[in-house]
Amino acid sequence: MHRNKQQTGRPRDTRVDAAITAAVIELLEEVGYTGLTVAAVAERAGIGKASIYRRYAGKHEMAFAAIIHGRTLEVPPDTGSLLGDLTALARVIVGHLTNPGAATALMSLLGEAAGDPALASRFTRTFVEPERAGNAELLERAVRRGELARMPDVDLFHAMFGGTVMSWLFICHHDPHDLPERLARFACAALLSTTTTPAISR
Amino acid sequence: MHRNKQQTGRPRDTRVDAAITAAVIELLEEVGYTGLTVAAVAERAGIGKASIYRRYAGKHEMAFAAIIHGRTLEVPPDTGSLLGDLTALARVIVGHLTNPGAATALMSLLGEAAGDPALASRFTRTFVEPERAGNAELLERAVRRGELARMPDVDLFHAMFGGTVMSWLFICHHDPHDLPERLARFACAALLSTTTTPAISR
Amino acid sequence: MHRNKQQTGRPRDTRVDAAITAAVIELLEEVGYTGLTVAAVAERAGIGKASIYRRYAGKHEMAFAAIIHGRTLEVPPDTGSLLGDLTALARVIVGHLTNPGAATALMSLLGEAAGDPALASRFTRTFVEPERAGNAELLERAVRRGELARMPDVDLFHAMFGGTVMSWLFICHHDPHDLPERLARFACAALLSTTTTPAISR
Amino acid sequence: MHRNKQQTGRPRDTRVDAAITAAVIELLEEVGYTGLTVAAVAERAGIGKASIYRRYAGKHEMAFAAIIHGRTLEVPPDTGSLLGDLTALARVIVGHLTNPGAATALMSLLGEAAGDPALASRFTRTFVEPERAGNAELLERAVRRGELARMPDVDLFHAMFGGTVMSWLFICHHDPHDLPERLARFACAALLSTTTTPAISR
DNA sequence: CATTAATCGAGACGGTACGTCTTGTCTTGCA
DNA sequence: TGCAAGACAAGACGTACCGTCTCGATTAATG
Repeated sequence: MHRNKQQTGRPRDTRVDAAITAAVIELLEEVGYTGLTVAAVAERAGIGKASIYRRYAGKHEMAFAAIIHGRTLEVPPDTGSLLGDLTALARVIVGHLTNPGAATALMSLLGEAAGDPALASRFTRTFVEPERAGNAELLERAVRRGELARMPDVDLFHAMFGGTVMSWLFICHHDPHDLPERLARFACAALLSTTTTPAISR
Repeated sequence: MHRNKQQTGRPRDTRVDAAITAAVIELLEEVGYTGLTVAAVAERAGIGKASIYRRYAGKHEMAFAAIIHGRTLEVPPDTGSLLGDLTALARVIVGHLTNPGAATALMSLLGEAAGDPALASRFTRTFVEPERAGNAELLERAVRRGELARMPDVDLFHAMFGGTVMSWLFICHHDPHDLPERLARFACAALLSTTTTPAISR
Repeated sequence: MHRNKQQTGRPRDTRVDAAITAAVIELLEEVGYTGLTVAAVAERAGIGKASIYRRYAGKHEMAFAAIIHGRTLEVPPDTGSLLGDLTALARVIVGHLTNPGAATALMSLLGEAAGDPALASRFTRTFVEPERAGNAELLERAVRRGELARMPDVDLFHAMFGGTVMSWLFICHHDPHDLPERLARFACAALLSTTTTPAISR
Repeated sequence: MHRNKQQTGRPRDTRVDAAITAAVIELLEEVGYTGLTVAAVAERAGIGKASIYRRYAGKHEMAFAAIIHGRTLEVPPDTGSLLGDLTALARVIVGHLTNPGAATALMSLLGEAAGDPALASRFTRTFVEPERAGNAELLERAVRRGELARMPDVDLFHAMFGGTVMSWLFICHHDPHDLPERLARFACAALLSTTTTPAISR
């Protein structure tokens, strides 16, 4: 962010950082991203507004930092089959996106990012890239297992898998309870079908 | 919306509706959704703020109405093959979502809707449902053509197709130029593969 | 106002005039002059706003017309003495100004008139002049009676008598119950004292 | 007003108070009380609207504070005689009330106060009470001088003196040029006449 | 140990958008 | 034409929030 000029003077109080993050998460669940105010965060955290702006460039950064706090979408453990792995992955994503507060915040953040390239690129780097890497790892397992003849179009798979869950939940507002199975079966069919024959283009 | 109690008094001036929509669309391209101001819309449209708030409950509704104005994603004409139809559909969706202004507005609106069930349901009814119907029609063509043995999971296909484009553009920030072909090929493979064998469940 | 072009067409409905006046008086007592709105008057009177603006040039005129409706401060009957007449006059004025609604409206109207010469001159003509004439008549009675050697400074007396009541009630917020006697005694003393000796100037 | 809870935080900037007062006074003379706008005051003063609403409950309070700023009607110096003192006092009052802007503002404020007890009581405390005290002091000088046998009815005198000027100017719209002499002579006569004989009642 | 400099809570600051309200005019359809 | 209903343009109102800036008090590392 804008650290690294910290030679002398009173050091930052780490309890303040923790208090901010906690307050943001609480308030996001209570009032949503739009209803979130910096003043409210400061009050809930028992700190001053300046201590927030000393750490983050604005409301976006603050919310962003709090939302991604510890939310590394780790790859689910190997289930022995591609279909199983995909089902597990879908369950993880659904779990994350149905988490109240964080989910709506994420969507709002996405909206903000649509008009703020700097925020968008930070979002991509911290959130999207690791997820893509996780997806790639999962697909590589299937290749090693022999289920897939070769690596499929990872970018497309990645956009498709997460995008479908997002659309299902936030655009279509469908019930997510059997989505993981349906999505996994669909994606599995597509992957098997597109990788059995050698890639023609790309 | 909240009309149909309009027996008496001066009727709404349809030119006002048109002016609002036009002003919103213009301003969205100039300043984006976040920079959009109700006062600015009123000024640009040459109307009073009250005439906006008489029609819409707030900025969200106003932007929503303007964005979806005439944007009924009509089904692309029959190309003779499922792959062709899917490619055309993807092109239409990409075209809509890369339309400057409208896109960022849509994402922001989605963010708002995530915390506003009323807005969300209205969004679904006016935007999502017609799109789903269009997708269904396209798939029915393939069934009639004999390319698909039976109707696939329309809800899933619908969420997948649009969600993938959205994720590709606004989350992954990839270049959309060859997305239609890649997505269509992927989706086509999945559909063929999941419908050749009789449906096991569902 | 803007009457006298009433040759043809449907004649004005006199019940509308009555309804307006009644509604204004009611609302003045309920919400005061500042809280008075033309729309509220129209609704209460069961009429349309246009019917008000067809009669009065604005809120001021409407309130003004309603307030002065039948409030011609006629001179109290002869009590046989100047002191008695002055006490009676003071009682009448106090009675008018303590009338809830009308009083606060009058003050507000005065405030508006301070910045609106047209309103001010109309106010003077319809309200102030008749009152001055009444005061003069009362003083003439005292002259005829022989209590006063000659006519005192009527303009000053007029401004003083009404102004004192107004100030007492609306600036000092004193209890009006014994004001008539105190004011009458004071004024009587002044009048007797300034008229026994021949007028030096003026 | 509502201060004295100011232990911590950034203190109020007194230059802001001064800027508000100055801007209000300027604008009152330019556009009058009715034409006065909180936004215009803020802009003219080079401050934010919030800084006004942080200090005053609304337009009324703001105007009130600015109008009374430094307008303590100090007692005119001893002229050696009651008539002289009264003439001087009348001149001061006339001077204040003919001051453009402030005067019409005062009347408008009075109108508002007629329907707002809180504003009225504040008006009384800060504006009326000191004036009454000044009048009392002036009358005491006459008693000490021996011109008056005893203290007259101060409340009545106070209401009468100011009320007469107000009425003369804003209700009767008479020329104020010789008012001080006429009023002083009238009041002097009344005071002498009512205090030579011992008070009967009160 | 004293100095120093950045931290802390608190909250005022300039700016600006919001959504409501009111004013006075205009436009329907009915009588 | 008058009338009730209510839409219209204009713009002020008071609230809320943002991100910056003081204030006085605290707190570690440096000299």
